[in-house]
Amino acid sequence: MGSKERILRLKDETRTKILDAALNIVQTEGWQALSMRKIADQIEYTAPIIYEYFSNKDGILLELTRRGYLMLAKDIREARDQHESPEDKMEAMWIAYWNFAFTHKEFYQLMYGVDMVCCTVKNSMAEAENVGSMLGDVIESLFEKKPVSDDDICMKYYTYWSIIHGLISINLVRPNGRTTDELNQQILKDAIKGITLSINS
Amino acid sequence: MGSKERILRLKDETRTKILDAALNIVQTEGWQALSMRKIADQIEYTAPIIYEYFSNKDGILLELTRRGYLMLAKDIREARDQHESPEDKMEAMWIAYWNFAFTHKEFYQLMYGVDMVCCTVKNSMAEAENVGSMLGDVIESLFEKKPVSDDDICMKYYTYWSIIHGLISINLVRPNGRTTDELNQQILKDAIKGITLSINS
DNA sequence: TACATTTGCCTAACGGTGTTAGATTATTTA
DNA sequence: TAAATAATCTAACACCGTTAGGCAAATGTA
Repeated sequence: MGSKERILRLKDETRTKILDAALNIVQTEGWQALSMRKIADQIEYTAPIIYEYFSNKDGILLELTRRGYLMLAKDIREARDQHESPEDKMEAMWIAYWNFAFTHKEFYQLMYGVDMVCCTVKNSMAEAENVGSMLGDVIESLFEKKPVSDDDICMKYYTYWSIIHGLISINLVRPNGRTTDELNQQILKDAIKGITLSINS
Repeated sequence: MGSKERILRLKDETRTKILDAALNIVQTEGWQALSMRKIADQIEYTAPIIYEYFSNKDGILLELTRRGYLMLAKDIREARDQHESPEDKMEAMWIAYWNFAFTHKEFYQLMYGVDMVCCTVKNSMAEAENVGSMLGDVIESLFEKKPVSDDDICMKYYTYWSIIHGLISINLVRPNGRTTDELNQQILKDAIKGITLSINS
């Protein structure tokens, strides 16, 4: 009875097709245009079929969020592993974060609620903790004094995160601002260096 | 023919009632729950009536955005005028900005696209420029070297804005994070002081 | 092979949304 | 009082997320 597996594989394929279709619609028409019927059209089914693969629309968004965090974690991990000193790691990781936000704009919007409909319970997700712990680890290694308290790490983490998330949000929501890419990069790097320097001052 | 004016006044009143109703719904049920029919219910009319006061739903959001910027500008102006030195002004203004975001959470969400449906063309609005120019002026006065280039101001402006907007966004989207108010304030003030110090370093 | 059961997929519908057209009622003007 | 204008409503359109029920094909069983 190998047909069982083949059928399961087919089911998994259409599940993936649903996610791909959703992503495709979002990338071409934006989050507002995403509808169950459009997804169904694209995979050549009718809308109710989707509910056999996801409990509802939020289920689809949740899965896409999960995948987004996995991609982001991969990018940040690779950036980390290409440098030696904590300072270089830190800068590379945040730049990877920054790049992710713009090369996967839709994911970032979904993951961080920038100009997006809230898909409710997206806080306290395991995949998000992963990114956080990696960044937290390197932040800890930036401190010269030991031991480093959780509050110290948390504070610096939020400081980094805030300025970068802020910059990204501003640029995502207002792409017509008069900030060039060069200027943004300059602000970003200066801010990172500044925070990094401030850690042991 | 004083009735003309009375009628105009009545029209203006219902226009305000529409905005108040919209705000009331948003404050109690969130942006997702805002609908034309609910607004109409609250002002004891039917939905099509609203289209004689606003071209569409986005028109309502746009007007609320405008009013939000006016309120924010007022808060920031008052904070500025209660201090003497540029450093104190800067901190007070950004703290006013911060406070506005949380005491008028719905406005901030609308104005800065945090966890919100996009109401499209909300960039390049006159009222937004107002806030920007005020902050820019004080930033310019922080520089010891003269003259200060527009790029210098723009960069520092974005640096300030980013970290604060980022912090706010994080806290708005993830209110269940383990950051206390004290910690947020600490991060905020430290970041402001840091950026301010970095201007003449 | 014949029947019963499960599966896959669809149509139709419910209640909601923003928005528009047309009819109806009330008010003002001549 | 009659005509004209303004104010407001009802009904409808096309969309949305979601659910219920039915049809037809595939599968399991005798």
